[in-house]
Amino acid sequence: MKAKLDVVLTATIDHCFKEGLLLRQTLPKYVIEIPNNPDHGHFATNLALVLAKSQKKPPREIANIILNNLIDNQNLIASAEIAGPGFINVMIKSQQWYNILSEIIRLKKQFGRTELGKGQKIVVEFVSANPTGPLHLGHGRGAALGDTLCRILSNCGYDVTREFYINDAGQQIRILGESIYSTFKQINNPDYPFPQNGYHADYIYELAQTVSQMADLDNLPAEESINLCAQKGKELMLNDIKKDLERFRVKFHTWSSEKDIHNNGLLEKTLEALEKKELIYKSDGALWIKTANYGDDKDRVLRKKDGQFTYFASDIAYHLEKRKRGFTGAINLWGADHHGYVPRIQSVLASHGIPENWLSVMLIQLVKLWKGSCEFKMSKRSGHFVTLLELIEEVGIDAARFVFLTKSHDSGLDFDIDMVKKQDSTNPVYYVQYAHARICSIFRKAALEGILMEDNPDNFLGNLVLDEELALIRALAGFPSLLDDICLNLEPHRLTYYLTSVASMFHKYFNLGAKVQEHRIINKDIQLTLARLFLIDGIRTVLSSGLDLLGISAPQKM
RNA sequence: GCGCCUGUAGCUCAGCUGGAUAGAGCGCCGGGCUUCGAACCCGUAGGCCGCAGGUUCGAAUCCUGCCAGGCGCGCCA
Repeated sequence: MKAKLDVVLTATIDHCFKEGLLLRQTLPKYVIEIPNNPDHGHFATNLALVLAKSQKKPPREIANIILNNLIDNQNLIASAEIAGPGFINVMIKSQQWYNILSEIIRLKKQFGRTELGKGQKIVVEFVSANPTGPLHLGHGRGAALGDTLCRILSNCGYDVTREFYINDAGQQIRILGESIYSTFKQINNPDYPFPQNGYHADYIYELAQTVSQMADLDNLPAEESINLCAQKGKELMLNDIKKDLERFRVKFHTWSSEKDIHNNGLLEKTLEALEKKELIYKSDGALWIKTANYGDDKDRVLRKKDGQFTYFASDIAYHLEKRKRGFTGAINLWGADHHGYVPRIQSVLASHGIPENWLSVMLIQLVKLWKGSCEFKMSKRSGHFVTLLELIEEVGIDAARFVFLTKSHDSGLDFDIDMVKKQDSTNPVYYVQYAHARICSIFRKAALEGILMEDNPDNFLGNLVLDEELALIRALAGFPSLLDDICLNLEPHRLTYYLTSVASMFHKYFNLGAKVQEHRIINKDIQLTLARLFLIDGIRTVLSSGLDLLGISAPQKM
C-alpha cells in the first residue's frame, strides 16, 4: 500500500513539474510512514518539507500544490490534508483495505512471502561453537537469532545456506583430550596431574566414562590415549551440540570443518594464491599477510615461528572458499568478543576486490547472567555455566526463543535466572500464542453454532466499519514490508514486537464484545459475523506465519 | 592509550533509520467474567531519552567533546 501511495506521489510531482507548478529537480529523500497518532491519517509524508528548501517556498504552500494536483489513477485516496509544518496526511479508502484482507484470506500462509531476495544466494554462518563443551546461553541467543533470520530470509526469496563452522583444529581440542584423559586417570589416582587451562566440568567426567568404555585407556600409551580422547571427545561433543540445536529447532545445511581445511590442501592452495598476489611476506621467521594496506591496524601472522598456522589463516581460506562457492552475500553471526576480527577479515576480502558489503557481520553482544542481584560468571574452564539445554528444560523452547528474539543483537542482554524460571505465564510469548488459540476457539464455537464459512469474503468485508477492525487490517497489511525491512537491516527482533502489537490489537478488539453485544465476533447479524470471522481468520494467518518464522509454535488450544 | 557496542520508567528492553503528545512487558495501586477463552481487558502513578554543545523547519535518533558500563586490542584459540 505504501508503494502504491508512492506511485501516486511521484506521478503527482512529475505532473507539477510539467505544468510548471514546481521547479524541476531530482527528488530528495522523503519518507512515507505510518503515524503513531491515528488522527494523522493512515500514512504521512514529509515530501513537502524536504522540498521546501530547494523550491524556495514554504512547505505548506508546496503541500497545497501537491494536494491540488493529485494523480490518483487507482483511486486509493479517500482524503488528504496538510498538517503541522507541512506534513501531508493521507487516508486510504476502506475498499483498498478490504482488498488486502481478501488477499490475505485467499493466500493464507502464502501471504507475507516476498521476492526481495530473488536470485540471491547467501550463506549464514552462526553458532559455530567449539566442540569442547555443551552449548550455553550465549550460543542460544546466536542460535535463535541466526535461525530466525534464516527463516525470514528464505521467506523473502533468498536462497539461504545455513552453515556451522567447526573449530576442530586448534589447541583447544588437544586440551579437551588432555582434560578427559586426566579425569579418567584421576578416578583411580587422585594425584594424577590435571592440565593447566583444562576443562573442569561434569560433562568432562561423563566423556571420560564414555570414552573409557570405547577403548582401553589404561593400557594404551598416554599420547595415544590423549589423541583418542580428543578425537572421541570432539565427536561426542559435536553430536550433543547437533542434538541440542535440533531440539531448539535449529538446523544446518552444512557443517564446515576447520580441520578439513588443513587436511584437504585448501590452506596450501590459499597460501599459494596469496603469494601470487604478493600479499604475504616473511619476517622474524614467521609468515605474514599484508592486511594493513586494506584497512586493518597492522599486518597479521599466518604461520608462526614454530611452523603452526594461526586460526586466522584457516579463517581466510574458509572465507575465500565461501566466496568461490558462488554466494552473492555472506552473513556471519559472531559473539561480540570477536569484533576485532571484522576489519581483519574484511581487509583480506578487500585485497581480493570483494566489496565490503559482501560480508555482513552481526555481532551479538554477550549474555550476562544474574541471580538476584549477583552476577553469575560463566566459564567453560571452571565448569560454571548454564547450558542451553537447562534453559529450555526450565522454561520451554517457545519461551526461551522468544526472550532471545525480543532483544536487538547489538545490545547486551541481562538474564536473571530467577526471573527466567518464573517466566511461565508472564512471558510475552504466551500473549501472542494466546491470541492465536483464542481465534481458533472462536472458530470452534462458530462451528458448534452451525455457522458455515463462505468461500468468497468480498461480499462481506464491507461490514467491517469499526475503527478497531480497520486498524487491524492495516496492521496485517504491513506484514510483508516488515519482513523485507528485517532482511535489509538484519533485525529479526522486530518481528516479535510486531506480533505482540497485532495480538494486543486483537485482544482489545475481542474485549469490546464483553461490554457490547453487537461488537461480539459471533453476533445476531450473520453477515457481520461472517465478515468478522474473515477478519480474525486473517489475523490468525499472520500470527501463525509470524510464529513460524520465529520458530515458535502456534497452538490451537493452551 | 586505541577500537567496537551500550546508556530511554523501579527492573528487562523496544522506538519503524530525522518527524507531530517517547512506548511495551514485568512490578506497584485500583476496576472489569451468569453468554465468543480472565494466559485477557480498562484505568492511575512512574521520564533532564547519561551530560554539554552543534547541525535544521524538527533530534532519543545525525556530528563533536566529556562521563559511566561491557567487550576487544598476541607469532592464544
